[in-house]
Amino acid sequence: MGLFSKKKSISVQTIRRLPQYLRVLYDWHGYGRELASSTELAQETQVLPIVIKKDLQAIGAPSKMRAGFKIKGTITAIENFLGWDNLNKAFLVGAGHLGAALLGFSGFKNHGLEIVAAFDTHPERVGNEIHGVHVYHTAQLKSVIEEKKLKIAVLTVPGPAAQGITDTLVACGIKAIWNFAPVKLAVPPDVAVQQEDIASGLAELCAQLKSK
Amino acid sequence: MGLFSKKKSISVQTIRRLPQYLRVLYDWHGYGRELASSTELAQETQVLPIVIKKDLQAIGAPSKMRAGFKIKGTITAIENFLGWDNLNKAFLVGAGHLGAALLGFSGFKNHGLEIVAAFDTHPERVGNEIHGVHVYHTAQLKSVIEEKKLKIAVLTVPGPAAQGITDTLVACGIKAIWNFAPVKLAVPPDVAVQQEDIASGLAELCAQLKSK
DNA sequence: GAGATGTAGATATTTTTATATCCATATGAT
DNA sequence: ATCATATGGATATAAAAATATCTACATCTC
Repeated sequence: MGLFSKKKSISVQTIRRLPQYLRVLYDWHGYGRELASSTELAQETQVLPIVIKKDLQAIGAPSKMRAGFKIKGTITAIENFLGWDNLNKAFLVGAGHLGAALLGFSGFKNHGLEIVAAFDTHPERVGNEIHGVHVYHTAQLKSVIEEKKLKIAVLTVPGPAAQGITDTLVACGIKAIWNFAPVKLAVPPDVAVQQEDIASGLAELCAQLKSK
Repeated sequence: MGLFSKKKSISVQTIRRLPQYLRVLYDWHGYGRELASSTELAQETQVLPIVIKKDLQAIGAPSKMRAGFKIKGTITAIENFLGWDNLNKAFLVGAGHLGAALLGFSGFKNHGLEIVAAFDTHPERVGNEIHGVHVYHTAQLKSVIEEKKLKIAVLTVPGPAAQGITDTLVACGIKAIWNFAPVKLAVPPDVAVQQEDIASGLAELCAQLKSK
């Protein structure tokens, strides 16, 4: 019954819906609106009102009875919960097609992520810039990570190379890896890994298609 | 109690794990192995053995008591369940960074998807080829879809354009849309939409990071 | 051949997540 | 002032998913 006993664990599903709410709330905030009800958010996001209500309650978003949630305060609550209120310095390993596409995606700055370096082994990529980000040789990982104080790794290397790179990253003290390689990474328990598998989404679509 | 009454609905989570099993099974099949136990698959995929057992049972994968699941038969069962045993003709709308990256991803052919056309509105893209795929003007959507008998749409346009394109696709009779734009699409109930939101994954990673 | 072992199969339980229901209340209309 | 109403808040229920437990059995070892 200590000071931290009330820290409720928030469901993964809730976490995954938060960015969706955030986008709509940014939009409305831009128009000067101050309040939004779960019903209105539901129309925009196609999430059930009650789910939205519970999600926002879970992260302690401020609300006004009968009037809805305070847009500004809810934005702050979500950003704060996700740590998107200040930028984390990130880097990308594997500057192929997908890596280059991610480097060109400007939206990350709204999501707490700033990719400030890229790494690759191909001679024709090393030394160049992609969308304004310098590409170092992978051999320089350790020195650049330390020098630039990088915190988050985005992994877009081919599957067979992923675990090897990961071992290096762990050795460099990296605690967060966003993995786009179709391989489950083995890491120590204090390292966070987020696995993105494009095939999972395609499988869902195909399963839907077969059942309709 | 008709002929189709036994059709159990298979969980979304199960569907999302199937491609993961498939990759490992392909690999092992390539080495000539014939049987794999759920325990062995678990080591490779970091999914609990009992989950694997239930997933494979759900899609009717063949097994041998005491020896495990038949690799070849399980591959067939998964491919068949997902409809990945024959290619669906797909097309991509929005040939920007992400679109180009997806066009360059050769793995889709193993996943029942063959992207045979791309569409865009930018003059410098229209008429060119990207990774061997011709880029048509979006105005030609209807005619090319009909001519080439395209079935599945991959949507990689900017958010504000997504719903408009979607309405066109629906009017063209498209029944499956894989949407990478950060917008929930409104479609008739007989159209399957799979939403990919890169921000959801990032949110998960950031939430993990904060709790460690 | 006898027994130990690791497996799929079946069932039961627990946990998580989604959904429904009711209540108190602030707001707006009359 | 009064009343109807839409809302967040709280609680209860249902559904989905994960996890545990037990059984039967084919294979291997001795």
